[in-house]
Amino acid sequence: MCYNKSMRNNYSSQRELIFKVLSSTTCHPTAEWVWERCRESMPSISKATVYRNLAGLVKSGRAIEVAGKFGSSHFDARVQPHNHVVCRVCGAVEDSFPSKELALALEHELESRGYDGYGLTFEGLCESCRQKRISAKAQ
Amino acid sequence: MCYNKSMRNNYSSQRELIFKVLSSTTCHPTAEWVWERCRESMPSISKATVYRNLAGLVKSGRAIEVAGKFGSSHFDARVQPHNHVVCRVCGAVEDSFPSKELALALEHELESRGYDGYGLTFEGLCESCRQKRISAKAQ
DNA sequence: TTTCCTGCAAAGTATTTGCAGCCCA
DNA sequence: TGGGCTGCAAATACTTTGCAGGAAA
Repeated sequence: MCYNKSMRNNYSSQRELIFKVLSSTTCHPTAEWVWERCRESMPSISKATVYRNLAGLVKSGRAIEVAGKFGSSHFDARVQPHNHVVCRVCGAVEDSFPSKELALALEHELESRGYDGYGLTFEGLCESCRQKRISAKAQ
Repeated sequence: MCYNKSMRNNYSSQRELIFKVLSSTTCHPTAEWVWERCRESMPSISKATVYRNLAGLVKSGRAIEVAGKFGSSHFDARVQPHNHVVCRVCGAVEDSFPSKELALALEHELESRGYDGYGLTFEGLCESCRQKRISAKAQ
């Protein structure tokens, strides 16, 4: 999946950059973070443009919005169903890939109830905080 | 479960009211909604107090915060694990009780990964919008 | 040229915080 | 009385919107 000139006629270099930034990270960034990254290569880009385009990407199904409990929205260019862990220590959002059993159960639930989709967010420790805790315990 | 004078020494009538309002509804209200309801019987109560106490209830495990995709947070005084549906039409939040299969799969996932909890929110139609759609189709 | 897009700044929501005073233990 | 809690208002954080101009087809 890519986002470039050839794809559609409402092209803008800003949108291409925003999508590139979003799809080249796995860190589920906030709009603010995407903006900062975009500014590195395009200093004049405005926050409004980032918000507008992220909303557009979500609307058109090219990105998803991850519901976190930390005020601002997080985005993700991987639209395939997968789950998330929100770290209870640092607030980072990471992927969590469900067991076969869980994936199946979720799929059944969608089908049998006629839901359109779901967001499943676990609460726990992210990799980095888990590591820190392990080292702390070792001392 | 109740919330009253005898429970702790930092009692306030505002907090008691807020908890009463929250626990006597199943509609997963926003802070704003709770405030409106509280004002009916205590017109002088301030929004800040409602926000402060809802945050406190969540912190102490007496309520949960439901992540919705509609800007403001929704609260729920039922802390037992259960899931939610956010209506894609009107934004209302409703309960969704999981199938046995799903409940089991979720429990396994928590246990095997060492997570603390989860929030599972489906996207679909709430009861009222589902009904409306059915009547619309019938015509 | 037409249409959609952008940057900027202002406006809009949702929520938090500082402060002086009040209430309960 | 003292600590915690309140109302108020200001401050913050996040996001959206109006507008005039700019870039793509």
